[in-house]
Amino acid sequence: MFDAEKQDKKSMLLNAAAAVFSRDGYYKAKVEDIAKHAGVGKGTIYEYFTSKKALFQEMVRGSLEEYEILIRQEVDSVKGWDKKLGKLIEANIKFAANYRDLAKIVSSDPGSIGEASKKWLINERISMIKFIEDIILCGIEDSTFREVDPNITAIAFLGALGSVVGKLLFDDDPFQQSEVKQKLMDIFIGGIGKRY
Amino acid sequence: MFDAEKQDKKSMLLNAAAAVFSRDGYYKAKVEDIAKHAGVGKGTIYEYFTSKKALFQEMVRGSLEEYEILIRQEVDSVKGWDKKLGKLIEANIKFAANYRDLAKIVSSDPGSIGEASKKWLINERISMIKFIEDIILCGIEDSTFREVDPNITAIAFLGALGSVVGKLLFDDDPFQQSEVKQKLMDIFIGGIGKRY
Amino acid sequence: MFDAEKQDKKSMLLNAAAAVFSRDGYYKAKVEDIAKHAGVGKGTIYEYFTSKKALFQEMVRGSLEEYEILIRQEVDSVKGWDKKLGKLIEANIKFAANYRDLAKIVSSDPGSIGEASKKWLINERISMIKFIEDIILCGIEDSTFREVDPNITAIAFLGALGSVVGKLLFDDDPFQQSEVKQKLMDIFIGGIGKRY
Amino acid sequence: MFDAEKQDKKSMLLNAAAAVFSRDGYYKAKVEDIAKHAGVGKGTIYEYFTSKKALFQEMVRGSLEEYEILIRQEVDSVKGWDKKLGKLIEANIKFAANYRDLAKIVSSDPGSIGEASKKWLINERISMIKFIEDIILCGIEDSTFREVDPNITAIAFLGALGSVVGKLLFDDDPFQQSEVKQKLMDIFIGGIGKRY
DNA sequence: GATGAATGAGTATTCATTCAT
DNA sequence: TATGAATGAATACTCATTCAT
Repeated sequence: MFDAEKQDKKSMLLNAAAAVFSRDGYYKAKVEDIAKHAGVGKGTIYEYFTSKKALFQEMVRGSLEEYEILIRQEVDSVKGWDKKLGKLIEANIKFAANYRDLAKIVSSDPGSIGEASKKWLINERISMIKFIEDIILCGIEDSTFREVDPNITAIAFLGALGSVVGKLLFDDDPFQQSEVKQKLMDIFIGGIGKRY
Repeated sequence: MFDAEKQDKKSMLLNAAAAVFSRDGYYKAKVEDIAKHAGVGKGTIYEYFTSKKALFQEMVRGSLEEYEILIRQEVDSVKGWDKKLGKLIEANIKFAANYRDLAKIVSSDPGSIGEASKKWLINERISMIKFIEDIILCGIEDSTFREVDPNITAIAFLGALGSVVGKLLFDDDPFQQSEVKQKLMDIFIGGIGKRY
Repeated sequence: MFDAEKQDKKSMLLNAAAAVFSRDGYYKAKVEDIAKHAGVGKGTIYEYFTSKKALFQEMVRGSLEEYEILIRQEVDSVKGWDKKLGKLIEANIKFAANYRDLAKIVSSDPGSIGEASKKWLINERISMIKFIEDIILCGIEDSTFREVDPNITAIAFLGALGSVVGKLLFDDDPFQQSEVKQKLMDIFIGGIGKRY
Repeated sequence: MFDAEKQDKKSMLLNAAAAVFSRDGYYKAKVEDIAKHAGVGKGTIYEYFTSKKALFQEMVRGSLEEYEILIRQEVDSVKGWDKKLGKLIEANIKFAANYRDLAKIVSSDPGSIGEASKKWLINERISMIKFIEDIILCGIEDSTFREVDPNITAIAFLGALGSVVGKLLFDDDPFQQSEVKQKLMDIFIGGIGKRY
């Protein structure tokens, strides 16, 4: 078996795992179900992953890394710090559907998944916060943004973004998507306070 | 046994459940541990709750309702729509520590806890969003706020608030708390965009 | 449940374990079979023993200790070093039937049972060898025996005894038993060499 | 492939099997490990043996037969019935080290290996007992030995021999070996009883 | 012939729940 | 009412064996 084939099979198993884990959650998901979903025998899973936990972690990490890379690419493709924030919203909306499984899983009981994985997840979030912080910082420097606290702003922005994207996923109405982006940008850039 | 005594014991069991569930997560938590924590026998749990799941759900609902009531009380105690938003942040920070266990649990894999509970959780969130929406709506009406989309704003606000409160819980630095409230208000009210 | 009852139940489980382990060997024996044999549910085993291995070890150790104590008591009940050796043979024959299960098990693949248990088994044997060695040593001192090497003699005696008792167990002919004792004593005391 | 080559490969596999089985015991030994040890693929084992059990049995039988043949050759090479017994001890000590693996395995839980193999093992032992019995019988006839029971004596001798050789293997002190032979002969020929 | 990827039967162990006391 | 001993359904994981290449 060529390395390429091996990777393909591994990918396939990871996809099946994503489907079942997101449907059933980590604890209710059965290894045998994942195997069936992938059209292979139970034992085959263990040829590629050492344990259910390892399979889960590899799946989460892989998907999340991929997601982050896509987001960063999109954001890097535009100039202007406010445009970048807009792109961040847009890209999150764009990819969210593909990764809705992941979203459900990431919010799964992290304490039960293992310390290492939990720490990795926290670091991943910190890295995304840093990424947003940098955009805000640069925006402040060239006077695109006011002198807000970059860290708090980044955290608030990420939280708001997640919350809003969750709503879109829930409503499943593609029509609203560009509208929502505009509204969220409006709120964040302009603030909700009335000015005279 | 009088009804009052019965309620007391039930309360006690719910408290023990909260402690153990939040420490171990739903799946890792053992009914026997909860019983020990409460200083009763394993069988006693089943005199007051029909199952582990029922115990869990009753605990989550009770705590969350309590939390919401506290928050609403605090918010209702001030006048001015912007002040209310400020109070909302403040109250969330204030109570978050007591309910940090709850936060961990609510973010636990909801799909695995039962459909009914999941729906209830979603409704609870919707009700909180409505509450915030109303504040914003009223603020728009009396020109405290600009004409932003109340729904999106409420969702974004709640997401940002949760994210920031999570950070405070994580950092565990009580010193920052009032400062954070100011900064978050500043961002939301004033926006991050530079005005000339 | 009183401690006495608990001990009774534990004993019962150990007996069931002895029966099944000796019939099937450590690896082929199934915990569920042991439970059925004892007339209890599978889970009950785990209320009294932490694992299959622990159950096995406790059973072997308990039985072997008991066996050794019985043997030593019998041997101590007679005077005269040669009489003691005779009694040792007699007692081994006498108790062997009750512990034939144990015999089968003790000869089971010790390496697979765990290091701790293996060492304990070796020490148990060493202690029995010492016991025989002492008898021989005392016999030499008071001129009951010739000046043979006590250690080698003890080891040889124990080996011969085990081998012969095994044969008796196999043949299952109670008639031969006292005869065999006499013959074995004759061989050991008198030697097989012709004297003129 | 010529028959000779086939036999060579089979031999090689049997050697690898002996190494792994004796290191890990029958149950813990993995077919794949044996294959790796032999430098072949897992499937190749099944070209030469029908199952793990068959491989095991063939290995045990082959080794044991070889061992017996060597022992008998050595014993046949000397004259005098007492000398033959001495040679028997000597030869057992001499070959024991090479077959220490085998010793460990033969003492493995025979009940778990299959009825056929168990019977064969018992027969093998009986045949060795017969061999010793004959020596003793002949020795009695020409007045080398006293009129002891040949069967009991043979069984006791074999047991004692095994026990003592086991000790030598354990101590691993080649220096004692000839000494031990002398002592064992002394005990058996002269007996341990003091004569006046 | 030789291989090793794929397989799934087989099993120790956990823990929510019951029920006799 | 309160208890905790007893239970057995449920599940991750192993490894001998097969068979397409």
